[in-house]
Parts: sequence; structure tokens; C-alpha cells
Amino acid sequence: MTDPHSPNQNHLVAALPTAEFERLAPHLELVAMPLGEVLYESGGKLQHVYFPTTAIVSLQYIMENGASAEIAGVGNEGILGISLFMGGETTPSRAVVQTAGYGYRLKAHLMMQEFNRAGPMMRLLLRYTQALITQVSQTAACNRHHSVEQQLCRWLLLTLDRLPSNELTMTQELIAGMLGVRREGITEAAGHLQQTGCIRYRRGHITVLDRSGLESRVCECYAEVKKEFDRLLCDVQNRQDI
Amino acid sequence: MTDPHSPNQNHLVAALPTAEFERLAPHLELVAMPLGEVLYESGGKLQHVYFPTTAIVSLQYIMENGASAEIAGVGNEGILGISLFMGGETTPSRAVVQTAGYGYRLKAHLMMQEFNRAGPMMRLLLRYTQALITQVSQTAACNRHHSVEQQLCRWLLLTLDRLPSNELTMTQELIAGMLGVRREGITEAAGHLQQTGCIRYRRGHITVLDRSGLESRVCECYAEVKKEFDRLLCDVQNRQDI
DNA sequence: GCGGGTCTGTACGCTGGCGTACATAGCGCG
DNA sequence: CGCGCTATGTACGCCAGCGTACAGACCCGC
Repeated sequence: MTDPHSPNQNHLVAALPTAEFERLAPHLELVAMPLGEVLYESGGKLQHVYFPTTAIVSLQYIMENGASAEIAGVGNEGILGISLFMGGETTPSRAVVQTAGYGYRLKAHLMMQEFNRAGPMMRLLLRYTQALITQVSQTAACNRHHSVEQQLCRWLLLTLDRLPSNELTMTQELIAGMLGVRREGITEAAGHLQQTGCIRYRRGHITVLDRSGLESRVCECYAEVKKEFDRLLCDVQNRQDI
Repeated sequence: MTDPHSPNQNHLVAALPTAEFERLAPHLELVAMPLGEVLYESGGKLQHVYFPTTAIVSLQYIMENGASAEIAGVGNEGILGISLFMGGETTPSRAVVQTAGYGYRLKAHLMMQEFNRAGPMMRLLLRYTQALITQVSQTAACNRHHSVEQQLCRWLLLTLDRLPSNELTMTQELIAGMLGVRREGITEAAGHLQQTGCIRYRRGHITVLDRSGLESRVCECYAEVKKEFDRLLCDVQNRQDI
């Protein structure tokens, strides 16, 4: 049904009614999203919105002292650049490609045109934004109360949900940057998860061996976020004529 | 211009063009919001949205183990119940009155009617939502990286901005609950702020004596949030015919 | 196949915030 | 005016996570 490079790989695009899809499709431009690419810098103006298909992008805040913190991740379930249609024009966060892959982009003014029709596209985007708010909120609570190991599990599971395979290309250093903790903290937590057989890793590659093991160690935050995404975006599989 | 119990005390209401305001005004119902009242329980359906005038409401997540964490505060600059028009119907967070006062409420279906006109009201609400996302995001980063004292300063300043006076009615226990830290941690931080002459307190009352002192101790998060609110809602003073 | 850069493992002391426990003090209500 | 509740002060041990430092291991490219 969906070939590897169809916009329909993205759940939001796939959920559009046929009319909306056909209106937009000609303007969706396939782009490669290499690891580390910065799609939006904090405070920058948005030229495009992005619908990732295989890539995963991390939204993060950079503090004055250089420390960072991921506030949410966006994969093929979502869209990047919500502040465009929310009315902000700029984002206060930074968007960095966390897993290399592809996505489709759409020029900002075309996005706005479609949004301003106040039709299905608008409703879908607002629902997604609501889900994103949940993710950010849960991150805030999780940062306050849960251990590094629990947060690592959460992060791995959320990333896994957006990937086709069970292997992620990712150094401990990068993960530490996203979670806003020390690299050594990730080494320790990951070592522990490896001992218990949940994961295996080698230099920049992590393979998840026992997903249920991770699920038994993760804090409630993972399930809460997932539940809310499913609830808000369940009707996303509606369109069959793809 | 604005009498003590006018809906225009709320900045969002005050920013509405005359036509919108007159359409809504007859349906705005003044309600008292006593300390501790729960406006929305996590997962509950929304019957009303609220525009606080003098009250301040805290949005918080309650974890499974009973620990809590505030994700944002809402005062006379905002509205409660955004998930209604964002498409969620229910909120995953809980809304508790943090400072007693008043507000106006509007029935959910009337709010939706107005929102669905896709006019100024919708644009205003989306802008506000964008500002709220910033606040939540900054809270997430702040929870990760900053000390209890810094967070206390942030919280005091944000609360102060929403109050007419420089005295807040608030126990250390309650503040601790909002920030998701131990009560003793607040005692210590508040004691320190008192020693340096920034604040004075007695059993349930905190008076801010030296605002600039707080500002010199607070982390960047306060200024970031404030800046973004000002940027997004600056046009809120437009309507002069009040 | 070998070198160099990067990634990962380990160690050590430090400190902020936690859990627990209990003492004191202010305020409201009878 | 005094009782009792609730808010606040203080103390002690504990530990997760930090900052720093360095050693070893892996991989890629030449």
C-alpha cells in the first residue's frame, strides 16, 4: 500500500481526506534528513513545515550554560513547525534530526493557506498539537521525579515506536544530550539494561532485544503519552484509498 | 476603565474585537474560585472554559505514587480548558485553584461555536496556546537543570505578575506541592530569600519586598517565558472601547 | 593492517535534594 | 484566653547524579 517514499508514511498526511491530500500532494517535497541537521534554530523564522516519514527529530531547549533538554520527539506520527499555524511564526525550541531518514516538507505559506480553510487539516493539526502538549507536560513531570534509567527506557521505547526495526543508530553521548544528563549516567544505565538482557549495544548502535523488559522498567510516563497519542490520533487510519 | 468584576480584567477577553465581545458577554458567568478548588480532574470531560480575572490556577500532573508537578500556571492572562478546542475534549492534567479569586466561565458548546467561526477568537486562543506550550517546555527544562531556590524565584515572580499586590497567600507546603519538591526544601530556600531581604513571610503569607533581588537570583526560565508571552500576546491591549 | 579519533568503561569525591523524625510557634476558634 | 491544629524550623543519614579524570576498546580510513 505505502511505498517506502510515499508521503503517506506520515500518519498525519495519511489521515487527510482525499480532497485535502490531492490539494497538497503536488507541493510535498521529499527531503533527506541527515543525522544532526538542525531544521529550526531557536527563535528562527519558519520557512517550511516537515512531515517526517523515516526520520526522527528531537525538539530541545538549550540553556544559557549550554546544557540541553529534549522536550519532545517527532517522528512519522507528527509534524514539525506547529508554531507556524499556532500564530507564533518562530519557535523557541530547536529541532535537530536525531535519527537520519526522510521526510516531506511543505512551504510555510501553502501550509497556512490550507490551515486557514479551517477544515479537516486544521482539526487534525490541532489534535496533534494537543498530543504534543501532553508529551511535553509528561516530560516535565518525568524530569522532576524519575530516575535516569527510567527515562532512558522511556526514550528508547518512544524512539522504537517510530522505527521500522529494533536497532537504533545512536551514541550514548547523543542520548545523554537529549535527556540532559551526563554521558556517564547513560553508560551506567545502559550497562545495566544490557546485563539484564533488555538491550545490546556496540559503538553507536543499540539493539532492543526484550521490549517487554524495557516496559517493565519504564515509568508510567511512557504509557501515558502513548495512550494520549492513540486516543487523539486513532482516527488517523481512516483513509483507505491510498 | 475596568471595574473589579468586569470580564475585561482577563486579557484574552479584553483583546477581543467588539463584535466578538458582545456576542460572548451575555454568556460569561462570574464565578468565585476558592483556594484548592479543582476545576478539572485529570481525564475529566470539560463542561466549561474559564477566564480567570483575579484567581490563579495551577495545571499539574499527579504521578502514580502521588507525587505532583506543576506544568504551568494560568491567571488573568489566559484561559483554562484549551483541550476543548484543541480537539481533545478531556485534559490529561489537573487544574487546581492556587490563589483564590474570581473568574468568568463559558459553557463548552458556546466556546466551540465561537471557535468554529475561525475568526479573531480562534486566532487569539491559538496564540495563547502557543505561549502555554512555551511555558510547559521551559518548565521541563527548568526541572532538569535548575536548583530549588531558582525555581522558587521563578514561581514567585510568575505568580506576582498575575497579582495586583505584592503579597501572596500561600503556605510552603502548597508551593512544594506545585514545584514537586519537599516542603523542607522550600523552607530552606525561602529562609535564605528572607535573610537576604527579598521576601518576608509569616504563616501562610509571603510578601515580596525586593523584586529585583528575586530577579537576580532566578534562572533564565522566567525571562524566557515572559518574553514569549509578551511577544505572542502583545496585541492584547488593542481594544480601547471598553 | 595499522594509526588516530571517537566512543565507552570505570573510578572518586562532592553536593543537592530526599525520607524521616521531631520540636517549636503562630493563628483561629471555641 | 487558652487549646489545638497546622505551619514552620531543624537535624541526620542517605543516595542519585554531577564534575572530573583517565584508560581501554572499537571502528574507519588510509
